[in-house]
Amino acid sequence: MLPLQEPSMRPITTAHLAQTMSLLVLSHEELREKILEELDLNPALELVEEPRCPSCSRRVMAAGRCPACTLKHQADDPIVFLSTRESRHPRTLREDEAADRRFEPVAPEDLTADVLRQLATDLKPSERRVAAYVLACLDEDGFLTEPPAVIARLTRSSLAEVEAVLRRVAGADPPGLATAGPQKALLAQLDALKPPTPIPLLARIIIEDSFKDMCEGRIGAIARQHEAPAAEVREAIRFIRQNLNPYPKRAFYGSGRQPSGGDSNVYYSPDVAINRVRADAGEQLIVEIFAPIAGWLRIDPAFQRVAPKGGDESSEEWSDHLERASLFVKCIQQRGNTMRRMMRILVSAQRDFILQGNRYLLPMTRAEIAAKLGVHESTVSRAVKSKSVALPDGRIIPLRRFFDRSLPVRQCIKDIIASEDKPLTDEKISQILKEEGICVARRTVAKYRDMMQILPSRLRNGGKPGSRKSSNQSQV
DNA sequence: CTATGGCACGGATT
DNA sequence: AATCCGTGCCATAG
Repeated sequence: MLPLQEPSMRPITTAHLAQTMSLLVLSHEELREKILEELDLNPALELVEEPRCPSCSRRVMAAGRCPACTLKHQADDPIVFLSTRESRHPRTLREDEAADRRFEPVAPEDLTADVLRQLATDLKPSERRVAAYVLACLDEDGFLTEPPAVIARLTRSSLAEVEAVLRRVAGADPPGLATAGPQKALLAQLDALKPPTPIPLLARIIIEDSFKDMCEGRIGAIARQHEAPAAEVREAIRFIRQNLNPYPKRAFYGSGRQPSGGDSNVYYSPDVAINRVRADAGEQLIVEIFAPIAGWLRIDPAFQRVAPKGGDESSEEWSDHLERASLFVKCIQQRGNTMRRMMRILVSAQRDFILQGNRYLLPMTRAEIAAKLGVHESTVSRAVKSKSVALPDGRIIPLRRFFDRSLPVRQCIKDIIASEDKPLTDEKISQILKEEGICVARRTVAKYRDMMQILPSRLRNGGKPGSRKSSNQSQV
């Protein structure tokens, strides 16, 4: 398929290895940046239009044949690999069934324009300038990075004016934007809630006076401080968790962990997409690995031809460029190769998970995959990190998820709870799971339940609980 | 007294 | 070596 080894150059150098590693960690979007950068500063590197498919010659391809011919050619292979140019569609992000408006991610570059559009009619031209400035200096969680006084000076407006704008921005959608921190964000969101929503009286008081206690779940302390029954406090906190989001710009979904940043949990365009051909049993899976960039990267033949002519320093510089370019191309090919070999193992091992959902995820470790692949386990670790994959049902999940041992158990718990008549205690759930052959301690059931934002049995009602999604616990 | 959540420890994974 | 995860123990709410 691909010309994997250029016979001309020496096989593998340490620099080669080091660079392959550093490329492997990148998602295809990050790699794209990297390639563009490299193209820019290395004249020996060239990006050419993709060749045409040898069979149908009409459609361009990224590697080998065009997608249609690849499919035809490999009709009997259970797993077909395609390498297409770029993900064609930003899929709807749908980690869980109910896509709650609040949790839809807003693409960062759209956010500013979107908010400005909402506010356009309400703001005077001078205020719009301030608003634009404010939106430009938000951090990744949507919090204000500059104190209002500084903004006032920089935009040459009064403090009062800036504060008025800030209030407007905080009331826009997504609410709580441009506040000073999680606490203020929650308060702003409370103000922004539409009238029909009943707000527990305690909610505001708790956020204002007992924010820290609330974050740490110290219900007792809060109840004592405000002389309120603990049940009411619980209820208020439940309300807060369900309706408010401490990080206005960060879209939560799934089992959010990673309290402080880390790698983001939200993916707009996946690195890999897995699709089914038909819905039969024994169907083919199409695995598409998205290429970071359209076209083929290669060494500019013209550059190569002219290179050896000059005798002195300039020729050294040229050969340096040439070497660097060929290294880069090789590394990219190797990255793709590793990704493809790894995905083949992953997909064939986790076929049921991919087609039938969380419950069928089999336990795997990175070390096992590394052994099958014949690479070091840290290589697999890198390849898995910061990649995402789109499943046939449209969910985009982190590749990490393939190694999540507790996912099937969590799914079982969810199912058990969904089909219960009257609320089951954690202990009981633990027993049911044991009968199904899954051994987990009662304490663990509680932890999983909490992870999935499911209330304890006492606070659950029998029958059909409505859609129940909530923001993550606020951690600080 | 029972159910639950916090804390912390040990073993596995990265 | 650093981190993550499941679990046991204990305090506390109901």
